[in-house]
Amino acid sequence: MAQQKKMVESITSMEEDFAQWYTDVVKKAQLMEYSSVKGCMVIEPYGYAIWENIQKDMDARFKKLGVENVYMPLLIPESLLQKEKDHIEGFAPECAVVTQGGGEKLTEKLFIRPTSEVLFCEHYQKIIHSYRDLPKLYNQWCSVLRWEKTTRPFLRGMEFLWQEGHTMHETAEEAQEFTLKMLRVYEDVYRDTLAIPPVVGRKTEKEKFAGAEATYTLEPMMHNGVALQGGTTHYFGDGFAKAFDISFTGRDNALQHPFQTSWGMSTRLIGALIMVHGDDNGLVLPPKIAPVQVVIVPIAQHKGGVLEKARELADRLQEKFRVKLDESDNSPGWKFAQYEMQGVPLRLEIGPKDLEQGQCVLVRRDNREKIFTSLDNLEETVESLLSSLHQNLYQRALLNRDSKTFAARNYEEFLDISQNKPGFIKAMWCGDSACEDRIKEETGGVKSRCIPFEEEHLSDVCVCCGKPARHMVYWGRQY
RNA sequence: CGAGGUGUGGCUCAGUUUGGUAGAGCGCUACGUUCGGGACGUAGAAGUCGCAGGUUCAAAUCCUGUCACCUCGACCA
Repeated sequence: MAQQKKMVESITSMEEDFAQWYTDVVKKAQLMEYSSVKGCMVIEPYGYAIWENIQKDMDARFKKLGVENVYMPLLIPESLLQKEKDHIEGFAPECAVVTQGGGEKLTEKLFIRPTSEVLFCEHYQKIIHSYRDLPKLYNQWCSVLRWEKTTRPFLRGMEFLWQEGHTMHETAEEAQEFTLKMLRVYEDVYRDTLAIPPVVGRKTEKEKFAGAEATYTLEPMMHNGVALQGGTTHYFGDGFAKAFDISFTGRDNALQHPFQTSWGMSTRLIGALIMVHGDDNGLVLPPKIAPVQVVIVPIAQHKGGVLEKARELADRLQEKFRVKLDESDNSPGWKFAQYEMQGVPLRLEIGPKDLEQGQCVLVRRDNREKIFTSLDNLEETVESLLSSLHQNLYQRALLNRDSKTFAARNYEEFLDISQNKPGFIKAMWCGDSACEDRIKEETGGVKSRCIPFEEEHLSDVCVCCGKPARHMVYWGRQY
Protein backbone atom coordinates (compact mmCIF):
# COMPACT_ATOMS: atom_id res chain seq x y z
CA MET A 1 0.00 0.00 0.00
CA ALA A 2 1.36 3.40 -0.95
CA GLN A 3 2.52 5.45 1.99
CA GLN A 4 0.09 8.25 2.60
CA LYS A 5 1.40 11.72 3.18
CA LYS A 6 1.34 12.48 6.85
CA MET A 7 -1.00 15.40 7.36
CA VAL A 8 -1.00 15.67 11.11
CA GLU A 9 2.32 16.84 12.45
CA SER A 10 1.35 16.59 16.07
CA ILE A 11 1.10 12.80 16.01
CA THR A 12 4.38 10.92 16.20
CA SER A 13 4.66 8.51 13.28
CA MET A 14 4.19 4.78 13.96
CA GLU A 15 7.46 4.02 12.28
CA GLU A 16 9.38 6.38 14.52
CA ASP A 17 7.93 5.34 17.88
CA PHE A 18 4.88 3.09 18.09
CA ALA A 19 4.31 3.57 21.82
CA GLN A 20 4.43 7.33 21.52
CA TRP A 21 2.19 7.17 18.46
CA TYR A 22 -0.36 5.26 20.52
CA THR A 23 -0.31 7.78 23.34
CA ASP A 24 -0.55 10.68 20.88
CA VAL A 25 -3.59 9.17 19.17
CA VAL A 26 -5.36 8.45 22.43
CA LYS A 27 -4.87 12.03 23.52
CA LYS A 28 -5.37 13.77 20.18
CA ALA A 29 -8.55 11.88 19.38
CA GLN A 30 -9.85 12.94 22.77
CA LEU A 31 -10.58 9.44 23.99
CA MET A 32 -9.32 9.81 27.56
CA GLU A 33 -7.57 12.01 30.06
CA TYR A 34 -5.27 10.88 32.84
CA SER A 35 -6.61 11.17 36.37
CA SER A 36 -4.73 11.69 39.61
CA VAL A 37 -4.71 7.95 40.33
CA LYS A 38 -2.27 5.88 38.30
CA GLY A 39 -4.00 3.41 36.05
CA CYS A 40 -7.40 5.03 36.48
CA MET A 41 -8.45 7.23 33.61
CA VAL A 42 -11.21 9.59 32.65
CA ILE A 43 -12.89 8.21 29.57
CA GLU A 44 -13.99 11.29 27.63
CA PRO A 45 -17.25 11.53 25.67
CA TYR A 46 -15.77 10.49 22.35
CA GLY A 47 -14.02 7.48 23.87
CA TYR A 48 -17.05 6.54 25.89
CA ALA A 49 -19.30 6.79 22.83
CA ILE A 50 -17.13 4.15 21.16
CA TRP A 51 -17.54 1.93 24.20
CA GLU A 52 -21.29 2.50 24.23
CA ASN A 53 -21.51 1.38 20.60
CA ILE A 54 -19.46 -1.74 21.30
CA GLN A 55 -21.61 -2.38 24.35
CA LYS A 56 -24.86 -1.96 22.44
CA ASP A 57 -23.68 -4.37 19.77
CA MET A 58 -22.51 -7.04 22.18
CA ASP A 59 -25.46 -6.67 24.52
CA ALA A 60 -27.89 -7.31 21.69
CA ARG A 61 -25.99 -10.46 20.72
CA PHE A 62 -26.02 -11.72 24.31
CA LYS A 63 -29.72 -11.11 24.71
CA LYS A 64 -30.43 -13.00 21.51
CA LEU A 65 -29.00 -16.04 23.29
CA GLY A 66 -31.18 -15.52 26.33
CA VAL A 67 -28.53 -13.90 28.52
CA GLU A 68 -29.88 -11.57 31.22
CA ASN A 69 -28.08 -8.59 32.73
CA VAL A 70 -27.61 -8.31 36.49
CA TYR A 71 -25.47 -6.31 38.86
CA MET A 72 -23.21 -7.75 41.55
CA PRO A 73 -21.57 -5.90 44.46
CA LEU A 74 -18.23 -4.11 44.22
CA LEU A 75 -16.87 -5.67 47.42
CA ILE A 76 -15.98 -9.29 48.12
CA PRO A 77 -15.44 -10.54 51.70
CA GLU A 78 -12.11 -12.29 52.12
CA SER A 79 -13.76 -15.52 53.24
CA LEU A 80 -15.80 -15.68 50.04
CA LEU A 81 -12.80 -15.13 47.79
CA GLN A 82 -10.89 -17.89 49.59
CA LYS A 83 -13.38 -20.63 48.83
CA GLU A 84 -11.73 -21.60 45.56
CA LYS A 85 -8.02 -22.19 46.04
CA ASP A 86 -6.64 -21.60 42.52
CA HIS A 87 -8.80 -18.57 42.10
CA ILE A 88 -7.58 -16.74 45.19
CA GLU A 89 -3.98 -17.67 44.45
CA GLY A 90 -4.34 -16.20 40.99
CA PHE A 91 -6.01 -12.98 41.97
CA ALA A 92 -5.18 -12.05 45.58
CA PRO A 93 -1.77 -10.55 44.73
CA GLU A 94 -3.36 -8.01 42.41
CA CYS A 95 -6.32 -7.02 44.55
CA ALA A 96 -6.99 -3.77 46.36
CA VAL A 97 -8.40 -4.41 49.81
CA VAL A 98 -10.63 -2.29 52.02
CA THR A 99 -9.55 -2.62 55.64
CA GLN A 100 -11.30 0.33 57.15
CA GLY A 101 -14.78 1.79 57.03
CA GLY A 102 -16.43 4.62 58.87
CA GLY A 103 -13.15 5.33 60.58
CA GLU A 104 -12.95 1.86 62.12
CA LYS A 105 -10.92 -1.19 61.26
CA LEU A 106 -13.06 -3.88 59.66
CA THR A 107 -13.32 -7.33 61.26
CA GLU A 108 -13.13 -8.91 57.81
CA LYS A 109 -11.22 -7.47 54.86
CA LEU A 110 -13.25 -6.57 51.79
CA PHE A 111 -11.65 -7.10 48.39
CA ILE A 112 -12.56 -4.78 45.55
CA ARG A 113 -13.64 -7.15 42.79
CA PRO A 114 -10.92 -8.08 40.29
CA THR A 115 -13.60 -10.27 38.62
CA SER A 116 -16.86 -11.57 40.04
CA GLU A 117 -16.86 -15.37 39.82
CA VAL A 118 -17.25 -15.83 43.55
CA LEU A 119 -20.08 -13.30 43.83
CA PHE A 120 -22.01 -15.05 41.09
CA CYS A 121 -21.35 -18.37 42.80
CA GLU A 122 -22.58 -17.13 46.15
CA HIS A 123 -25.75 -15.95 44.47
CA TYR A 124 -26.23 -19.05 42.34
CA GLN A 125 -25.94 -21.17 45.47
CA LYS A 126 -29.08 -19.44 46.71
CA ILE A 127 -31.21 -19.57 43.60
CA ILE A 128 -30.38 -22.90 41.94
CA HIS A 129 -32.33 -25.84 43.37
CA SER A 130 -33.69 -27.87 40.49
CA TYR A 131 -32.72 -28.72 36.95
CA ARG A 132 -35.70 -26.54 36.10
CA ASP A 133 -33.68 -23.55 37.33
CA LEU A 134 -31.03 -24.18 34.68
CA PRO A 135 -29.44 -22.86 32.66
CA LYS A 136 -28.75 -19.56 34.36
CA LEU A 137 -27.30 -17.12 31.86
CA TYR A 138 -26.23 -13.93 33.63
CA ASN A 139 -24.03 -11.09 32.52
CA GLN A 140 -22.97 -7.84 34.10
CA TRP A 141 -21.53 -4.61 32.75
CA CYS A 142 -19.28 -3.09 35.38
CA SER A 143 -15.75 -2.05 36.21
CA VAL A 144 -13.16 -4.14 38.02
CA LEU A 145 -9.94 -3.24 39.77
CA ARG A 146 -6.57 -4.95 39.57
CA TRP A 147 -3.39 -3.59 41.09
CA GLU A 148 -1.28 -3.54 37.96
CA LYS A 149 2.33 -2.42 38.08
CA THR A 150 2.49 -1.14 34.55
CA THR A 151 -0.50 0.64 33.05
CA ARG A 152 -1.35 2.03 29.64
CA PRO A 153 -4.55 3.76 28.57
CA PHE A 154 -7.14 1.18 27.43
CA LEU A 155 -4.56 -1.63 27.23
CA ARG A 156 -3.84 -2.26 30.88
CA GLY A 157 -5.54 -0.20 33.53
CA MET A 158 -6.03 -0.74 37.22
CA GLU A 159 -9.70 -0.02 36.78
CA PHE A 160 -11.36 -0.94 33.53
CA LEU A 161 -14.85 -1.40 32.16
CA TRP A 162 -15.97 -4.75 30.89
CA GLN A 163 -18.72 -7.25 30.69
CA GLU A 164 -18.48 -10.54 32.50
CA GLY A 165 -20.88 -13.32 31.70
CA HIS A 166 -21.33 -16.17 34.20
CA THR A 167 -23.51 -19.12 33.36
CA MET A 168 -24.58 -22.34 35.06
CA HIS A 169 -25.62 -25.46 33.17
CA GLU A 170 -27.12 -28.82 33.89
CA THR A 171 -24.45 -30.85 32.13
CA ALA A 172 -20.77 -30.56 31.35
CA GLU A 173 -21.48 -30.93 27.65
CA GLU A 174 -23.94 -28.06 27.67
CA ALA A 175 -21.52 -25.80 29.55
CA GLN A 176 -18.64 -26.71 27.26
CA GLU A 177 -20.80 -26.02 24.26
CA PHE A 178 -21.86 -22.66 25.68
CA THR A 179 -18.22 -21.71 26.31
CA LEU A 180 -17.55 -22.22 22.63
CA LYS A 181 -20.78 -20.55 21.61
CA MET A 182 -19.74 -17.38 23.41
CA LEU A 183 -16.32 -17.61 21.81
CA ARG A 184 -18.06 -17.59 18.43
CA VAL A 185 -20.15 -14.59 19.48
CA TYR A 186 -16.92 -12.77 20.29
CA GLU A 187 -15.47 -13.81 16.94
CA ASP A 188 -18.54 -12.35 15.24
CA VAL A 189 -18.11 -9.09 17.15
CA TYR A 190 -14.48 -8.93 16.05
CA ARG A 191 -15.20 -9.66 12.40
CA ASP A 192 -18.52 -7.92 11.82
CA THR A 193 -18.32 -5.01 14.23
CA LEU A 194 -14.67 -4.23 14.84
CA ALA A 195 -13.28 -5.40 11.48
CA ILE A 196 -10.48 -7.27 13.23
CA PRO A 197 -9.36 -10.85 12.48
CA PRO A 198 -8.02 -12.32 15.73
CA VAL A 199 -6.31 -15.66 16.07
CA VAL A 200 -8.66 -17.87 18.08
CA GLY A 201 -7.93 -20.95 20.12
CA ARG A 202 -7.37 -22.55 23.48
CA LYS A 203 -4.92 -21.36 26.11
CA THR A 204 -2.25 -23.73 27.39
CA GLU A 205 -2.42 -25.00 30.99
CA LYS A 206 0.10 -22.39 32.01
CA GLU A 207 -1.84 -19.49 30.53
CA LYS A 208 -5.39 -20.44 31.43
CA PHE A 209 -7.59 -18.58 33.90
CA ALA A 210 -7.18 -19.18 37.63
CA GLY A 211 -9.68 -21.88 38.50
CA ALA A 212 -10.77 -22.76 34.97
CA GLU A 213 -10.63 -26.17 33.30
CA ALA A 214 -10.27 -24.64 29.86
CA THR A 215 -9.73 -21.09 28.65
CA TYR A 216 -10.35 -19.96 25.09
CA THR A 217 -8.97 -16.72 23.78
CA LEU A 218 -9.12 -14.23 20.93
CA GLU A 219 -5.77 -12.72 20.08
CA PRO A 220 -5.78 -9.84 17.63
CA MET A 221 -2.45 -8.70 16.26
CA MET A 222 -1.62 -5.03 16.56
CA HIS A 223 -0.14 -3.15 13.63
CA ASN A 224 3.38 -3.63 14.99
CA GLY A 225 3.02 -7.39 15.33
CA VAL A 226 2.38 -7.48 19.07
CA ALA A 227 -0.57 -9.50 20.40
CA LEU A 228 -3.29 -8.37 22.73
CA GLN A 229 -5.36 -10.81 24.74
CA GLY A 230 -8.65 -9.46 23.56
CA GLY A 231 -11.37 -11.56 25.10
CA THR A 232 -11.58 -14.93 26.80
CA THR A 233 -14.20 -17.55 27.54
CA HIS A 234 -13.74 -20.13 30.28
CA TYR A 235 -15.15 -23.53 31.07
CA PHE A 236 -15.04 -24.18 34.81
CA GLY A 237 -16.42 -27.69 35.07
CA ASP A 238 -18.06 -28.07 38.47
CA GLY A 239 -15.04 -26.95 40.50
CA PHE A 240 -16.52 -23.69 41.71
CA ALA A 241 -19.93 -25.31 42.15
CA LYS A 242 -18.38 -27.84 44.54
CA ALA A 243 -16.36 -25.21 46.37
CA PHE A 244 -19.43 -23.04 46.80
CA ASP A 245 -21.77 -25.91 47.48
CA ILE A 246 -24.05 -25.18 44.54
CA SER A 247 -26.27 -28.16 43.85
CA PHE A 248 -29.60 -29.01 42.27
CA THR A 249 -31.98 -31.91 42.06
CA GLY A 250 -31.57 -33.50 38.65
CA ARG A 251 -34.08 -35.13 36.37
CA ASP A 252 -33.23 -38.43 38.09
CA ASN A 253 -34.07 -36.95 41.53
CA ALA A 254 -30.38 -37.14 42.50
CA LEU A 255 -28.48 -34.16 43.90
CA GLN A 256 -25.73 -32.90 41.58
CA HIS A 257 -23.49 -29.94 40.85
CA PRO A 258 -24.05 -27.64 37.89
CA PHE A 259 -21.34 -26.80 35.33
CA GLN A 260 -20.14 -23.28 34.85
CA THR A 261 -18.74 -20.85 32.28
CA SER A 262 -17.56 -17.27 32.29
CA TRP A 263 -16.55 -14.92 29.50
CA GLY A 264 -15.48 -11.30 29.23
CA MET A 265 -14.40 -8.52 26.96
CA SER A 266 -13.27 -5.10 28.12
CA THR A 267 -12.46 -1.53 27.12
CA ARG A 268 -9.18 -3.03 25.98
CA LEU A 269 -11.04 -3.51 22.71
CA ILE A 270 -10.70 0.23 22.22
CA GLY A 271 -6.94 -0.18 22.51
CA ALA A 272 -7.15 -2.94 19.90
CA LEU A 273 -9.16 -0.73 17.54
CA ILE A 274 -6.56 2.00 17.80
CA MET A 275 -3.55 -0.26 17.29
CA VAL A 276 -5.06 -2.42 14.55
CA HIS A 277 -6.66 0.22 12.33
CA GLY A 278 -4.98 3.52 13.25
CA ASP A 279 -2.46 5.29 11.05
CA ASP A 280 -0.14 8.28 11.18
CA ASN A 281 -3.06 10.67 10.93
CA GLY A 282 -4.75 9.21 13.97
CA LEU A 283 -7.62 6.94 14.69
CA VAL A 284 -9.43 4.97 12.00
CA LEU A 285 -12.76 3.65 13.22
CA PRO A 286 -14.82 0.87 11.70
CA PRO A 287 -18.21 2.37 10.77
CA LYS A 288 -20.23 0.07 13.04
CA ILE A 289 -18.82 1.58 16.22
CA ALA A 290 -17.80 5.06 15.05
CA PRO A 291 -19.63 7.67 17.17
CA VAL A 292 -19.80 9.80 14.03
CA GLN A 293 -20.06 7.90 10.75
CA VAL A 294 -20.27 10.90 8.44
CA VAL A 295 -18.94 14.35 9.25
CA ILE A 296 -20.21 17.15 7.07
CA VAL A 297 -17.74 19.96 6.38
CA PRO A 298 -19.23 22.97 4.61
CA ILE A 299 -16.77 24.86 2.43
CA ALA A 300 -17.01 28.66 2.32
CA GLN A 301 -20.01 28.29 4.56
CA HIS A 302 -20.75 32.03 4.64
CA LYS A 303 -21.56 31.97 0.95
CA GLY A 304 -25.15 31.82 -0.08
CA GLY A 305 -26.84 28.49 0.23
CA VAL A 306 -23.90 26.38 1.44
CA LEU A 307 -24.88 26.10 5.06
CA GLU A 308 -28.54 25.61 4.21
CA LYS A 309 -27.62 22.77 1.90
CA ALA A 310 -25.30 21.26 4.49
CA ARG A 311 -28.07 21.30 7.09
CA GLU A 312 -30.49 19.76 4.65
CA LEU A 313 -28.03 16.94 3.94
CA ALA A 314 -27.42 16.44 7.65
CA ASP A 315 -31.14 16.07 8.24
CA ARG A 316 -31.46 13.63 5.40
CA LEU A 317 -28.50 11.46 6.41
CA GLN A 318 -29.44 11.50 10.08
CA GLU A 319 -32.31 9.21 9.22
CA LYS A 320 -29.92 6.36 8.54
CA PHE A 321 -26.49 7.29 9.89
CA ARG A 322 -24.74 8.92 12.81
CA VAL A 323 -23.97 12.35 11.36
CA LYS A 324 -22.21 15.46 12.57
CA LEU A 325 -22.32 18.83 10.83
CA ASP A 326 -19.46 21.11 11.85
CA GLU A 327 -20.63 24.68 11.47
CA SER A 328 -17.79 26.14 13.53
CA ASP A 329 -15.70 28.80 11.82
CA ASN A 330 -12.56 26.73 11.93
CA SER A 331 -11.05 26.47 8.46
CA PRO A 332 -11.96 23.45 6.35
CA GLY A 333 -8.38 22.22 6.56
CA TRP A 334 -8.56 22.27 10.33
CA LYS A 335 -11.75 20.26 10.26
CA PHE A 336 -10.29 17.73 7.86
CA ALA A 337 -7.38 17.11 10.19
CA GLN A 338 -9.53 17.08 13.30
CA TYR A 339 -11.96 14.43 12.10
CA GLU A 340 -9.22 12.34 10.61
CA MET A 341 -7.56 12.28 14.01
CA GLN A 342 -10.84 11.11 15.45
CA GLY A 343 -11.16 8.40 12.83
CA VAL A 344 -14.51 9.44 11.35
CA PRO A 345 -15.05 6.97 8.48
CA LEU A 346 -16.54 9.35 5.92
CA ARG A 347 -16.22 13.08 5.34
CA LEU A 348 -18.76 14.89 3.25
CA GLU A 349 -17.61 18.20 1.76
CA ILE A 350 -20.15 20.57 0.31
CA GLY A 351 -19.17 23.93 -1.17
CA PRO A 352 -20.22 26.52 -3.76
CA LYS A 353 -18.86 24.48 -6.67
CA ASP A 354 -20.89 21.47 -5.58
CA LEU A 355 -24.06 23.49 -5.24
CA GLU A 356 -23.80 24.50 -8.89
CA GLN A 357 -23.49 20.90 -9.96
CA GLY A 358 -25.89 19.25 -7.54
CA GLN A 359 -23.16 17.11 -6.03
CA CYS A 360 -20.95 16.71 -2.98
CA VAL A 361 -17.56 15.20 -2.23
CA LEU A 362 -17.16 12.13 -0.06
CA VAL A 363 -13.73 11.25 1.33
CA ARG A 364 -12.94 7.89 2.88
CA ARG A 365 -10.84 7.81 6.02
CA ASP A 366 -9.15 4.51 5.24
CA ASN A 367 -7.57 5.45 1.91
CA ARG A 368 -8.48 9.15 1.46
CA GLU A 369 -10.18 8.39 -1.81
CA LYS A 370 -12.32 11.32 -2.99
CA ILE A 371 -15.66 10.49 -4.53
CA PHE A 372 -17.81 13.07 -6.29
CA THR A 373 -21.41 12.05 -5.79
CA SER A 374 -24.75 13.25 -6.99
CA LEU A 375 -27.01 14.27 -4.13
CA ASP A 376 -29.86 12.23 -5.55
CA ASN A 377 -28.87 8.83 -4.25
CA LEU A 378 -26.57 9.98 -1.45
CA GLU A 379 -27.91 7.50 1.11
CA GLU A 380 -27.09 4.51 -1.08
CA THR A 381 -23.62 5.82 -1.83
CA VAL A 382 -22.86 6.43 1.83
CA GLU A 383 -24.21 3.02 2.75
CA SER A 384 -22.04 1.21 0.25
CA LEU A 385 -18.95 3.26 1.07
CA LEU A 386 -19.28 2.50 4.77
CA SER A 387 -19.64 -1.16 4.03
CA SER A 388 -16.69 -1.17 1.67
CA LEU A 389 -14.67 0.69 4.28
CA HIS A 390 -15.43 -2.00 6.84
CA GLN A 391 -14.34 -4.69 4.40
CA ASN A 392 -11.16 -2.86 3.54
CA LEU A 393 -10.21 -2.39 7.20
CA TYR A 394 -10.76 -6.09 7.81
CA GLN A 395 -8.73 -7.13 4.78
CA ARG A 396 -5.94 -4.75 5.66
CA ALA A 397 -5.78 -6.12 9.21
CA LEU A 398 -5.87 -9.69 7.91
CA LEU A 399 -3.05 -8.97 5.51
CA ASN A 400 -1.00 -7.46 8.31
CA ARG A 401 -1.65 -10.47 10.55
CA ASP A 402 -0.81 -13.01 7.89
CA SER A 403 2.26 -11.21 6.64
CA LYS A 404 3.60 -11.07 10.20
CA THR A 405 2.95 -14.72 11.04
CA PHE A 406 5.96 -16.99 10.61
CA ALA A 407 6.43 -20.73 10.92
CA ALA A 408 9.43 -21.95 12.91
CA ARG A 409 10.52 -25.55 12.33
CA ASN A 410 13.42 -25.64 14.75
CA TYR A 411 14.65 -23.71 17.73
CA GLU A 412 17.27 -21.69 15.84
CA GLU A 413 14.57 -20.48 13.48
CA PHE A 414 12.32 -19.72 16.42
CA LEU A 415 14.93 -17.59 18.16
CA ASP A 416 15.86 -15.87 14.93
CA ILE A 417 12.27 -14.91 14.17
CA SER A 418 11.57 -13.84 17.73
CA GLN A 419 14.52 -11.45 17.64
CA ASN A 420 14.19 -10.15 14.10
CA LYS A 421 10.60 -10.36 12.90
CA PRO A 422 7.88 -8.85 15.04
CA GLY A 423 4.70 -10.90 14.85
CA PHE A 424 3.27 -14.32 15.60
CA ILE A 425 5.30 -17.51 15.40
CA LYS A 426 3.69 -20.83 14.57
CA ALA A 427 5.59 -23.75 16.05
CA MET A 428 5.07 -27.29 17.33
CA TRP A 429 4.98 -27.92 21.07
CA CYS A 430 5.22 -30.97 23.30
CA GLY A 431 2.66 -29.82 25.84
CA ASP A 432 5.14 -29.25 28.65
CA SER A 433 5.02 -25.86 30.37
CA ALA A 434 8.77 -26.11 30.98
CA CYS A 435 9.22 -25.40 27.28
CA GLU A 436 6.99 -22.35 27.56
CA ASP A 437 9.12 -21.13 30.45
CA ARG A 438 12.32 -21.71 28.55
CA ILE A 439 11.04 -19.95 25.45
CA LYS A 440 9.88 -16.96 27.43
CA GLU A 441 13.21 -16.78 29.23
CA GLU A 442 15.41 -17.13 26.17
CA THR A 443 13.45 -14.85 23.87
CA GLY A 444 12.81 -12.19 26.47
CA GLY A 445 9.04 -12.36 26.59
CA VAL A 446 7.60 -14.55 23.86
CA LYS A 447 4.69 -16.55 25.26
CA SER A 448 2.19 -19.02 23.92
CA ARG A 449 -0.86 -17.20 22.61
CA CYS A 450 -3.08 -20.17 21.93
CA ILE A 451 -3.55 -23.58 20.40
CA PRO A 452 -5.71 -22.85 17.34
CA PHE A 453 -8.67 -25.04 16.49
CA GLU A 454 -7.19 -25.84 13.12
CA GLU A 455 -3.60 -26.85 13.70
CA GLU A 456 -1.03 -27.26 10.97
CA HIS A 457 1.49 -30.04 11.06
CA LEU A 458 4.84 -28.30 10.83
CA SER A 459 6.97 -31.14 12.18
CA ASP A 460 6.85 -34.17 14.47
CA VAL A 461 8.74 -32.72 17.39
CA CYS A 462 8.54 -29.84 19.86
CA VAL A 463 10.38 -26.80 18.55
CA CYS A 464 11.97 -26.33 21.94
CA CYS A 465 12.88 -29.71 23.47
CA GLY A 466 12.62 -32.11 20.52
CA LYS A 467 10.19 -34.47 22.24
CA PRO A 468 7.17 -35.62 20.25
CA ALA A 469 4.91 -32.68 19.43
CA ARG A 470 1.31 -32.63 20.59
CA HIS A 471 0.10 -29.29 19.28
CA MET A 472 0.83 -26.41 16.99
CA VAL A 473 0.90 -23.23 19.01
CA TYR A 474 0.84 -19.56 18.13
CA TRP A 475 3.52 -17.66 20.01
CA GLY A 476 4.14 -13.96 20.38
CA ARG A 477 4.79 -10.96 22.54
CA GLN A 478 1.86 -9.23 24.11
CA TYR A 479 0.68 -5.95 25.58
C1' C B 1 9.42 -3.50 41.40
C1' G B 2 14.74 -2.48 38.68
C1' A B 3 17.48 0.85 35.09
C1' G B 4 17.15 5.33 32.24
C1' G B 5 14.46 9.87 30.78
C1' U B 6 10.90 14.00 31.39
C1' G B 7 7.84 17.44 34.60
C1' U B 8 7.92 25.53 33.37
C1' G B 9 0.38 29.32 30.98
C1' G B 10 -4.47 24.55 27.91
C1' C B 11 -0.41 22.08 24.42
C1' U B 12 4.91 21.70 22.66
C1' C B 13 9.09 23.48 24.64
C1' A B 14 13.46 27.40 25.80
C1' G B 15 15.61 29.12 30.31
C1' U B 16 18.73 25.11 34.98
C1' U B 17 25.60 23.98 33.46
C1' U B 18 27.42 29.49 36.19
C1' G B 19 21.09 31.21 41.72
C1' G B 20 19.43 37.74 40.69
C1' U B 21 12.24 41.06 37.49
C1' A B 22 8.72 34.29 34.01
C1' G B 23 9.87 33.52 28.03
C1' A B 24 8.44 31.74 22.76
C1' G B 25 5.27 29.21 19.27
C1' C B 26 0.61 27.04 19.03
C1' G B 27 -4.14 27.18 21.50
C1' C B 28 -7.90 30.41 24.12
C1' U B 29 -11.26 35.35 24.24
C1' A B 30 -13.23 39.76 21.29
C1' C B 31 -13.72 42.19 16.55
C1' G B 32 -12.75 42.20 11.31
C1' U B 33 -11.10 39.80 6.81
C1' U B 34 -11.03 34.61 5.14
C1' C B 35 -12.69 29.40 3.74
C1' G B 36 -11.84 22.73 -1.64
C1' G B 37 -5.84 20.02 3.40
C1' G B 38 -4.43 22.50 10.25
C1' A B 39 -5.96 30.93 7.24
C1' C B 40 -4.61 36.23 8.54
C1' G B 41 -4.67 41.04 11.17
C1' U B 42 -5.49 43.92 15.66
C1' A B 43 -6.38 43.84 20.85
C1' G B 44 -6.55 40.77 25.28
C1' A B 45 -6.59 36.89 29.23
C1' A B 46 -3.71 33.17 31.14
C1' G B 47 2.09 30.27 34.80
C1' U B 48 3.29 30.90 43.29
C1' C B 49 8.14 26.70 37.12
C1' G B 50 4.75 18.63 39.50
C1' C B 51 4.42 18.52 45.02
C1' A B 52 6.85 18.86 50.11
C1' G B 53 10.97 20.12 52.82
C1' G B 54 16.07 22.24 53.06
C1' U B 55 20.46 25.64 51.78
C1' U B 56 20.69 31.09 50.65
C1' C B 57 20.04 38.12 51.39
C1' A B 58 17.77 35.73 46.98
C1' A B 59 15.76 29.20 44.10
C1' A B 60 12.48 27.27 37.86
C1' U B 61 17.95 26.94 38.63
C1' C B 62 21.61 23.90 44.22
C1' C B 63 20.35 19.60 47.98
C1' U B 64 16.82 15.75 50.05
C1' G B 65 12.31 13.35 49.65
C1' U B 66 7.95 12.37 46.99
C1' C B 67 4.32 11.98 42.91
C1' A B 68 3.05 11.50 37.73
C1' C B 69 4.15 10.36 32.73
C1' C B 70 7.50 8.07 28.81
C1' U B 71 11.20 4.05 27.30
C1' C B 72 13.46 -0.73 28.32
C1' G B 73 13.23 -4.91 31.67
C1' A B 74 10.59 -7.93 35.71
C1' C B 75 5.53 -9.12 36.83
C1' C B 76 0.73 -9.97 34.71
C1' A B 77 -5.94 -14.55 33.02
